[in-house]
Amino acid sequence: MTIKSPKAALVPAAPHKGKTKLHSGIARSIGERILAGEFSPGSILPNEAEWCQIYSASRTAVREAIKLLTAKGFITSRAKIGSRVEPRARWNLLDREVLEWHRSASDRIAFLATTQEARRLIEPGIAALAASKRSQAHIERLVAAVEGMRTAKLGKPLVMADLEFHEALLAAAGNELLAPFGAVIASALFQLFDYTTPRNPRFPAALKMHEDIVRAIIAGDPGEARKRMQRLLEDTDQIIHKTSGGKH
Amino acid sequence: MTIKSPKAALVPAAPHKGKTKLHSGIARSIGERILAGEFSPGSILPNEAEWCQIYSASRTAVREAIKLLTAKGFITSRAKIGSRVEPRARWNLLDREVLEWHRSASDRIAFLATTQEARRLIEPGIAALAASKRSQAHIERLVAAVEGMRTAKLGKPLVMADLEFHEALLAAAGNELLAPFGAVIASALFQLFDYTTPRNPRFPAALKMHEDIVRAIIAGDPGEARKRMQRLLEDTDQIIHKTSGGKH
DNA sequence: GGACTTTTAATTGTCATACAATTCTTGACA
DNA sequence: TGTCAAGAATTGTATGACAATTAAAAGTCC
Repeated sequence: MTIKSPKAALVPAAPHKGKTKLHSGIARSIGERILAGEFSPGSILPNEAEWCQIYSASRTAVREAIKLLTAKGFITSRAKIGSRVEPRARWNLLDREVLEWHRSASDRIAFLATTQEARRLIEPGIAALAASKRSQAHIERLVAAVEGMRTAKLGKPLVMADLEFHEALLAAAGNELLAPFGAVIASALFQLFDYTTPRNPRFPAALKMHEDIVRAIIAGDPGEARKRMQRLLEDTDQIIHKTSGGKH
Repeated sequence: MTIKSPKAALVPAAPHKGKTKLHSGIARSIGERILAGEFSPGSILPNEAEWCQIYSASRTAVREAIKLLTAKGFITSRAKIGSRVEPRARWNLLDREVLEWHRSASDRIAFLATTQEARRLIEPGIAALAASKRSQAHIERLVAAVEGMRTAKLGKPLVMADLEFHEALLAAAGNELLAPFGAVIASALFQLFDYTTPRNPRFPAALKMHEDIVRAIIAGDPGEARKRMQRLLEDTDQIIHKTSGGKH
């Protein structure tokens, strides 16, 4: 049974700003449409020739877009069949680009809640791992990151410093399979930025919590590091809940 | 400073079994060489024309391979520059294909240790989440999965049933950002298979531990579910340590 | 001589066309 | 009815050409 997608909207999604390569723009458009549910897992996408018409592009560009989506686990292609959407469990949702598409194609509040839930699940363990390994170079990077947060201007510089802290922590955990979560953390911090600007009255408290985590890691106390990270994340979530409803 | 890779080995890596598409074979070969450290982050890869010679393939196939690697976060391409290897933190190591390459290109014992560490970090939290959400459909899938394990023949069928259990658990956690970890679990179970075959005397105990997890989830007890999962993973790791040295 | 601008050249990005390989569908045939 | 062969639709690969990008080199002016 070939579930042919009905009337595969002959109109490309709204073009995006910036000068991206043609094929990645096409990939993004198709990816967002899949994420939005326009094409369900198991269904067959339009074939290459149709995509060429839809996006007024050459087969080369369309094929590269499809290859990109294939590499991210969204679809598989077979001769004579076409491209079929893979089950959601196969999608590489931790991919940076995919997270970006996802954020564009989802309800912002719900998506932020999902990312924060993932962080609560993983980052305390990350902190504990970092405390148990405690390599010198990584600790120095963490200390520098906290110092960077202290001296950063409010606004985007602070967000970047915060991100550097969490990425340093991820590196300190010393398990490269966890690295892809950096993209989730980055996504979460950028989203949280919308809630904490233009001013962040909680800043001194937040800074201290970051310091506490580093202290626990230096002390080599995994349990304490885990607990401190849990506290930080809970505090962050409170900001969301208080500000919620104030979506811009 | 353009770090041109020296004498980029004009010989393709050993071809792999099975009839894969040409471009994905090339992607795999280049990907493994990057994972193996032959091309370091920051360095410039050979250009498309050179790859064409190296693999005796057309530019079309080579470009699709490069697009694939780009989509997985390994490289970026810019005109006049070429393709540069991205920092390791950008690599999508949770991707199914990449895990496969990784396993081929790494020390097996070390790689298994890394995957198990990641599992210990994440799966207890997964179990806890599943217990806190506890949706009917997911519980039924879990129960069926345990039943599948009970009735499966030893060997590969049991591995598949085990995998289904952990995938069901992942689904029950109800956070799609965690889905990519299914690939890590799958990779770990297939590797563990090498240690537990041809017979698994621990099987009855392992089955009970899986049941205990489901029971805790049905009871809606996140703490208990987490603890039971921790126990299961610890037990698994003991198998490794006892059998270690017995790599086939 | 030094800072700025223009030209050049190397590389990837896109297009167009043709053919090969795969595999579903259909029809012939026993 | 079941099996096998021919056909057709779709993706995979090859080839050649040109456009776009941009680092590097060559001029140019002060």
